[in-house]
Amino acid sequence: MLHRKSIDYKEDEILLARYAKALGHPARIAILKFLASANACFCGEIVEELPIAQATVSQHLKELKDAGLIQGSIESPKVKYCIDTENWKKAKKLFDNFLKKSTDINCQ
Amino acid sequence: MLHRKSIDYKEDEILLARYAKALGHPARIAILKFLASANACFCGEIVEELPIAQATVSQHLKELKDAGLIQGSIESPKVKYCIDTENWKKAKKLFDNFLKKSTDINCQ
DNA sequence: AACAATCATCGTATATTTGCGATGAACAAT
DNA sequence: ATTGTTCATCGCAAATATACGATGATTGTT
Repeated sequence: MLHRKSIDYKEDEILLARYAKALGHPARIAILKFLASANACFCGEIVEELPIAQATVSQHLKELKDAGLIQGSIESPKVKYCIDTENWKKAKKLFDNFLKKSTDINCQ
Repeated sequence: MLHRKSIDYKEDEILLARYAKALGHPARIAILKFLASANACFCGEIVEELPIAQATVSQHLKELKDAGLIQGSIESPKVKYCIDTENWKKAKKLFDNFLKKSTDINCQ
């Protein structure tokens, strides 16, 4: 798809959008909540917790991992997942900084 | 489905995911940044600012409006947009509350 | 009335996301 | 070696998102 303008998005905008996109599904919010409350947990527990199939949970976990929000480590035959605290803090900073840009001016 | 699951997503998870999804594209982040910095601005100015066509900008604006993050008011023949401060604060609260759930425990 | 300006919407094409069952890979225990 | 467990990946279908040009709607100006 060709763009007719040469202006580009900034790095921070792209990174923030990537984090936001990863948070843009209730299942992934639920997964992260569960991980945060339990510190760490196995994939199977998440599957139990959510109203979706194992394959779908695995897919959501992959997206969260690709976005950098979680980590996984193998404890055969299980896989333990937890929040990637470093990137989580980075995301928190980006969101905080972005969301504080509120104004009290409404245009209506 | 083999295992019956009756659990459903919670309202807050759905709402947070909706806000996050709206933020999940660099163009929409850029639009919101622009709106916040200018307090309010016309659609045309946003089109000038972004590397995408007018129809696409309009579409992104619609999504932001559907998510409740912005408002638009007609000043013919222009349309003035601004941030919906009330929902913005609601979103900020949801994100703050969610993102503070970080733990310092890594699983690797 | 005719025109110009501004923006939304329609129609369309392509890409991505979401979801599932089926299958594969890795490994522990028999 | 075979079996069972756990999870990732494949293959597929349907839905949604992204982007654009073209067109329509609205309104101010001539």
